[in-house]
Amino acid sequence: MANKRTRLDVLRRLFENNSYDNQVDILNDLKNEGFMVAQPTLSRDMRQLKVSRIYNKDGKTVYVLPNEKKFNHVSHEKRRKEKVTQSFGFLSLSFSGNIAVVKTLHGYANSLAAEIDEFEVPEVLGSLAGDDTILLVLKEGASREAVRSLIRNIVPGYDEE
Amino acid sequence: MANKRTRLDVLRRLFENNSYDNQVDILNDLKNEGFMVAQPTLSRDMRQLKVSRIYNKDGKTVYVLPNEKKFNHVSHEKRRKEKVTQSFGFLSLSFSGNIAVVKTLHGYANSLAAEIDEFEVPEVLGSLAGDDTILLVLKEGASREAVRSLIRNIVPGYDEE
DNA sequence: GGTATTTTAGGATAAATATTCATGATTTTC
DNA sequence: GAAAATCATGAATATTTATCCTAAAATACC
Repeated sequence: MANKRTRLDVLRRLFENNSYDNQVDILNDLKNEGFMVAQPTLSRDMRQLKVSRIYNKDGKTVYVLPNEKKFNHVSHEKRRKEKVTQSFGFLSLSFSGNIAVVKTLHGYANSLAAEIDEFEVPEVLGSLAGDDTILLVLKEGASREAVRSLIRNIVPGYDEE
Repeated sequence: MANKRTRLDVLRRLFENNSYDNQVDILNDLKNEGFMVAQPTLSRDMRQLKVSRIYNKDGKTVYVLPNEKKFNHVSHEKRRKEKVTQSFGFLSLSFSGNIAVVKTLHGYANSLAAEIDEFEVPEVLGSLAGDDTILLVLKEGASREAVRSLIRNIVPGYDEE
């Protein structure tokens, strides 16, 4: 099966470019994109993507993606911001390929990067810090969990959802 | 039967003060308010009130009234458009793997990067700016078109043959 | 390596919601 | 004031969506 990650990305694109009013239509378009999944899977995907169902001015049902900026993203980072004030300004950790991206409060990236470097974990080949962002280049094959664990060691409470 | 107008008003109040995840619960509360209606009526009322069904951060279903400044992203976009009149020294955009490289005029990288960050598009995990270069780490599976589109929003005329 | 745990997924089905159809109420228009 | 048009509604039902249960695949863990 083509993986779930890309399926969610395709779904996002579909929602951005189309107005659906039921899941079956979405399933068909998914199929055209090469994803043959059953309705329960789509239902779960939509919950995960937090697709909301609204009525437009004509009273027609429409599925729409949440506005990331207003919903989860911001509020999530805000929540963390309140919670973690003394922890080097850490905001979030994410991955792409062999790069880890750490977001921090404005101005905190360098000090947190220094902190990270001090651990000298073998999984992290090197780091590069800007103002509110740190890039960590990971060793090939390094587990992401190792990086999460590293952050956990530095940022109390990280990952304790 | 107490009339429909007041029932809709009561419904509005109920939605403002409670988190429902199905219509039957709402029907019960309506009954407590003195409105004995059947489910089809409620379904129609909700369409008329344009109650939308969203998933909150925990993935729970919630019905919410529109108009609670959650969906008016239009004005926000407008504000942005007005603000962005110059081109932030943008020169070029290219890609390598999951990294996008933006070249700018000397000294412009940071301000353009800040502008990019403000959009908080989910496809861009983070950015790192030097003097005339910005690295964008893209989410795995993110489409390059999404990044081009982002740049298009910031740099007037970019990519418009 | 091998084993445990977690994640992903579909079929069957349950649950939730929307619509159809018929009927009575309300308003409009003459 | 009566006929006509519109609106409001519920019972039955159709449609749509979510969940339960199971299994396979992926991943983490020794």
